Amino acid sequence: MNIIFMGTPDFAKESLKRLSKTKHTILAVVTNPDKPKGRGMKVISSPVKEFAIANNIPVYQPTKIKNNPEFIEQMKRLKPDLFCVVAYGKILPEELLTIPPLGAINVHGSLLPKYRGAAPIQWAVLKGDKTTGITTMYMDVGMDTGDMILKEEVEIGKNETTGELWDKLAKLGGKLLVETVNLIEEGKAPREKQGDDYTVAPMLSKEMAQIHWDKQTAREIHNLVRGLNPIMGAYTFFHGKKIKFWKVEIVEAEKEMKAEIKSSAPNGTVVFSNAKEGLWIKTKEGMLSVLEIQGENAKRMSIQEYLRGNPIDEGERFEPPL
RNA sequence: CGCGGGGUGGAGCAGUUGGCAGCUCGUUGGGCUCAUAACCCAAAGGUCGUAGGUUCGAGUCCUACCCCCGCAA
Repeated sequence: MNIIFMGTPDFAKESLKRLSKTKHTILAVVTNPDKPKGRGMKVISSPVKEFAIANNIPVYQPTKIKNNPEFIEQMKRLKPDLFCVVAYGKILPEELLTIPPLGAINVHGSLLPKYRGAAPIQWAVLKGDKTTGITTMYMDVGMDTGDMILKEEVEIGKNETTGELWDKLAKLGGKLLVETVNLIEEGKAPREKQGDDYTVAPMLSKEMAQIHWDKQTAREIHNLVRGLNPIMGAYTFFHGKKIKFWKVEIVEAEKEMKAEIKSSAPNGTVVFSNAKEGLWIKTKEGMLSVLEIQGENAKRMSIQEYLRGNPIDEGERFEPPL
């Protein structure tokens, strides 16, 4: 089949890579425009574009796809049988969805109808879910509301981070996409409606990355930290400076005895701190041991390294949001 | 010209108004111990990013350059 692939980040690259190894032909790749980014505002191409160029696939990078007759015309001229869309970053208007006779399909990083939207993987970890998965679907004009084709479930490890799950799902997504495309070609693809029982996974805001010592439990903070790793990191304030936690661990109940908890101490108080055994912090419920930390304008480092140069005393306190 | 931080023994940091280069950890040797990543004693290890300037004297002040990092996307 002749396919046009649309996608942008490394998550999409896995699917493109997988698809490019099949008998199907990738007529072109559509990806977001190069943007100046990073330190010094260097112009960077998307991972999908890099892959396409390395494999001699024509690349299109429209700034907008809605009300863009020129782009629509280009797509029509390619005469695709099918669109494969994976984390493209733009919503396809109907005029585009109707171009390929077989329609447009999408790879989504959750078990729909759970977690429709931009950040399904992150939310699965943030919520502390034990499983999630990949769903392929026929696209319609809504946000991840199309009829489902294939699904596969994966487990989320207890300490798994979004980054780790991301990689896992990217690979699985590629596999399911190929299976889906093959089924469609054979005319055997199932089509199942999504129920009304859906949830949404909106884009992550900077605000939610802050730790609320006053009202979050050790488990909730642990989910927050791994859910935001490596995207933005959960942060808190210490002596007025922003500090990010990249890896934390819930202290087992038996070990809690070791640090005599003063019940009167407010949540966020350091109950235990030394460069060998780490940093323990009291939360609303349970204690948290910090394993990887990042100070302002510094790089990530282990708690041991950090404490050597930036001593923290027991009894000091991480500040809750104002 | 997006904003900001920084280059000091192997690691993480301090270094005050310019005046002998320090701390914690690690490393090496020795001791203690049933034992240990614990404890005690000792030692090694630095052209303070590079080049130039000011000065009796520069890690510290000035200039240029190199490199690294954080935010933001």
